[in-house]
Amino acid sequence: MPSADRRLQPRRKPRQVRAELTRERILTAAAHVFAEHGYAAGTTNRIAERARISIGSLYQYFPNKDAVLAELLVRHIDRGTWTQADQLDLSAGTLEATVRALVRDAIDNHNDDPQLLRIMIEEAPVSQELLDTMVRHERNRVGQVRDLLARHPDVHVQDLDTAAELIVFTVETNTHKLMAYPRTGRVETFENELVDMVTRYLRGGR
Amino acid sequence: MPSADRRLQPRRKPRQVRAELTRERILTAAAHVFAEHGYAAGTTNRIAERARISIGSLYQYFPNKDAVLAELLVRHIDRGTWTQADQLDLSAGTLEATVRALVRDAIDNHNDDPQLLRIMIEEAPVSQELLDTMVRHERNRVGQVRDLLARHPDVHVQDLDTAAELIVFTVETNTHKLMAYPRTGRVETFENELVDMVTRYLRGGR
DNA sequence: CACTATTGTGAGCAATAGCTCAGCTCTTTG
DNA sequence: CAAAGAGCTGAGCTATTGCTCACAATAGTG
Repeated sequence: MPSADRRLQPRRKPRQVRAELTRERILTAAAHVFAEHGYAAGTTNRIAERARISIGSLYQYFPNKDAVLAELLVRHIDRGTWTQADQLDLSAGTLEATVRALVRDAIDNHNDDPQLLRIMIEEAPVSQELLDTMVRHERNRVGQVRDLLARHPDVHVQDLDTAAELIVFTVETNTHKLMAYPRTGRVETFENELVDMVTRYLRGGR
Repeated sequence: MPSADRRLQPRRKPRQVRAELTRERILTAAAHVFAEHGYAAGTTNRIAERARISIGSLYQYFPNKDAVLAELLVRHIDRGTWTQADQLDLSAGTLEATVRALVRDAIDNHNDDPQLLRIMIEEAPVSQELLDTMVRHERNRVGQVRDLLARHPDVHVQDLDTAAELIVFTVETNTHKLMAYPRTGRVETFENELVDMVTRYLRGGR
């Protein structure tokens, strides 16, 4: 088994359209295979088979198996455009709506392929390099949320930085669970309670 | 690679003390090896080597590699005795203390070996059988918490069942993150905010 | 002490998966 | 159109790992 901290860059950059297409075929196939079989059982040969390309082609664009999943993860992260903070209503009395927007955003990010996301989050071997990328990204989000909270008049917490961290992680994780493991109850109920929890927490007071 | 849903029971029950001791040696060694190398790289041969027994002995008590980690996980679950609900103060105005007790409980359960727990939670291949055990256990906890909330006079939420689920998962997950990935800030700060979030949520009102 | 049952041993088998490379096909270019 | 480079192929090499089994050692028993 290969060590996880090897280079994740492809060995050759595609120069023809044909090549770019092959790369996409590989990634699409990989997404399906990983989602269906899991990471360990999602072999490179299976991916190549599904993409209808030879195994050799796969290794022309990805130095190893980890790199394929890493690319998928990075793409997912980059896709999470995140609702612009500017668009949010920050006037007093709208805290709940703001929080709900955040939650909805998280849900949207999980809507594409919950199974694949589950694999990526729970089974992927995370290299140091990839971990750094993810940490950096999370820091960004936390920073955005912190600024958001700082500007909102209704927010009253002890430690703003910690609160931002707590909220981002809690919303993200609960949403993930909600989407990857469909519950018996109604989804809305869960969403409502989650929104309530965050809102009441931020509103503080007593 | 073996399928995860094979029998998890040992093939032979130990009848002599010597055998029971060997079994323990294996589990202790496995805990160290998994914590240090992760699940995939924690090979059975490495475990046997560390336990100073032969690989054959390992397979006399565990039908396959998964079973070893499964046993460790079950033991961890069973160890989480959970503060008796009776001992908690349920009089009005003590909600925060009650919540803090729950959080402290979660922290205690992660104190033994955060690294091993991280492996078990994030890397272990979970068989259907094991999953059932875990689900059953979580249902118990959720039930306990729901009863607790139902009895406390200060609790005001829309849906009690969902609230219990949400809280158990949120506290568990945040604690896990806190312990497995040591933060830069002070731990107490995070604990305080987490307690605040849950408390304010439950207290409701507006 | 002899006999049986239990426990322990470790070389090596079987299976699998990641990955290579020599040579082919297709595209571009002058 | 021909040469050169880019892209593609897939049989099979290499390495690893979970696991078996024939045998040895130890403990229990009358």
